[in-house]
Amino acid sequence: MDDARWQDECVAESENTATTSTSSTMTSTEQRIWDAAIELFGRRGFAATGIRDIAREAGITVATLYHYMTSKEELLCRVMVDAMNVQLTAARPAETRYSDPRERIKHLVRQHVSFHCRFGLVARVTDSELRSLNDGARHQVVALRDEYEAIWQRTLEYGREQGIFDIGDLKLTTRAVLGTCTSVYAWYRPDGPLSVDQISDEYCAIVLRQCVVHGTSS
Amino acid sequence: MDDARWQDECVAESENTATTSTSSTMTSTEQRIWDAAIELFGRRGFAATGIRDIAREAGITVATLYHYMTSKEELLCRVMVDAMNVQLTAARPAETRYSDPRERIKHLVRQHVSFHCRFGLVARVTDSELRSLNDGARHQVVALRDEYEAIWQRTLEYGREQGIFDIGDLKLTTRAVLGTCTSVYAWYRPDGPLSVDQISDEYCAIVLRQCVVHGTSS
DNA sequence: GTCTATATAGCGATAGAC
DNA sequence: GTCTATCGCTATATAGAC
Repeated sequence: MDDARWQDECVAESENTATTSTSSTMTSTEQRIWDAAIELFGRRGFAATGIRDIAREAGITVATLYHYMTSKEELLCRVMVDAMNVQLTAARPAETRYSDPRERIKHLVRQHVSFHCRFGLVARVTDSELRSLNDGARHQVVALRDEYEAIWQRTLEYGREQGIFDIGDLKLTTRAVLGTCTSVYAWYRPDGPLSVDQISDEYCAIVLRQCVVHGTSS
Repeated sequence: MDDARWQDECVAESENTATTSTSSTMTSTEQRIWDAAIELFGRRGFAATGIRDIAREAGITVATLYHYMTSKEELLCRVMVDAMNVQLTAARPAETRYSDPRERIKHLVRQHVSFHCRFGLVARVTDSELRSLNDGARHQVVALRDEYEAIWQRTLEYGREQGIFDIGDLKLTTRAVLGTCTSVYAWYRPDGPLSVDQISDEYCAIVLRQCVVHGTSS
C-alpha cells in the first residue's frame, strides 16, 4: 500500500498547522477504504474500478462499503478534494515564507515534484479523473485547482515585476512550468536510480532556467 | 468531429513520404468508426466508453461495428499504434534535416506541440490509456513510444556533445522536456487567444531555455 | 455488409437479517 | 457495523436472417 496515510505525511513535511478534514479522524476501516480507492482509481482508473474491487481490496463486503459512502463517485470526489487541499496547504507557505521569487518557485516545485513522486497514484487521480465527476463535484475540484494554479501564476508574475524572471505569455508559462513538474509521476519509480530529493533538485534547476533572466540563476 | 482525418493532415504537414497503414485505405464507415472511437475514448476514457456509444456515434449498429473489429480493445490498440506512428513519422526528419541541435529540438517541439494541440483527443488516448491494453498490445505501443523518446534523447545528447546544450541528468531532462510539451493538450482550446503556431513558438523558446547554455540561445 | 435479437456476465446500489 | 442475497440494469460480444 504505497499511498498509506499520505495526507499526514505530506502535510507534516510542509507545514504542521493544517490537516485535511478526512485524514485525522479516520478509523481503521475508513483508512483501508481510502487506501483501496486510491490504489485502484490510480492504477486502473475510476471507470475501470468496480465497487467489488474496492471492497475486496479493503477487506470488507460491498454492503459495508456503502455504509461509509453514498456512491462510488462521492468517494472519488472526496479523494480529489482532499488531495487538492493537501497540495494547497503545502504550496501556500511559498508566498508567506520567502520574498525572493526564486525561493518561492523553488518551494513550489519542490513540494509539487515531491508530492507527485511519493503519492503518484493520488496525483494521477486528481490530474486525470476530473471528467468522471458530475458538474457540481467537478466545479468544486476545479475551484481548488484554479486556486493552486493561481499561486504559481502570482509567483511568476511577482518574479517578473522584480526583474528576476523573464517569461513570455504568463498563463502559458504557468501551465508549461506546472506541466513540466506534473509529468514526473508518469515515470518516477521508488526503486529508480534517483532519490526524490535529487529529482526535486533537478526540476528546480530546470524550472529556474525556464524563468530566470540569463546570468542571475540561483 | 475535431479529429477527422487527423492522420493525413499531420503526416502531410511534416513529411509526405509515409502514411499510416489505416489512414489511406479507409472506407466511409471505417472512418466514422475511427472518429467515433477517438472522440469517445479521448473525452470519456476507454473504460467509460461503451460499444453502444461508439456504434451510435458512428451511426451504425453494434453488430455492424463488430464486422469491422474483433474487440473494443483491439480498436483502442489500432488507434494508439496509428497515432504513435504518425508522431514518429513527424519527428524523424529532425535528425536527417538539421545539423544544428537547436534546430533539431525546435523541430521536435513544434511537431509535438502542434500534434497535441490539434489532435488533443488522440494525444490524450495515447498518453493515458496504456493501462487499458493487454500485455501484448501494450508492449507494442510502448516500443513505439520508446523509439519516439529515443529521438528526443539523442537530440539532447547530440546538443551536449556539440557544447550547445547544458543539461543535467539526460534521461530526466528528456522526460521533463517531453512532459512540458505534452501538457499542452490539457489546456489548449481552439477558440483560445493564441494560435497553434504562437503556442509552438512559445514552447520552442521555453525548451531552448531549458537546454541551451547561457548566451547562445537561438 | 447491415440488421434484429439475444446470450452471458458484470455493474452500481439496496433490502433486511443479525 | 457487517453480513448474505438480490434487484434492475448495462456491459461486451455473438447468432443468424436478409
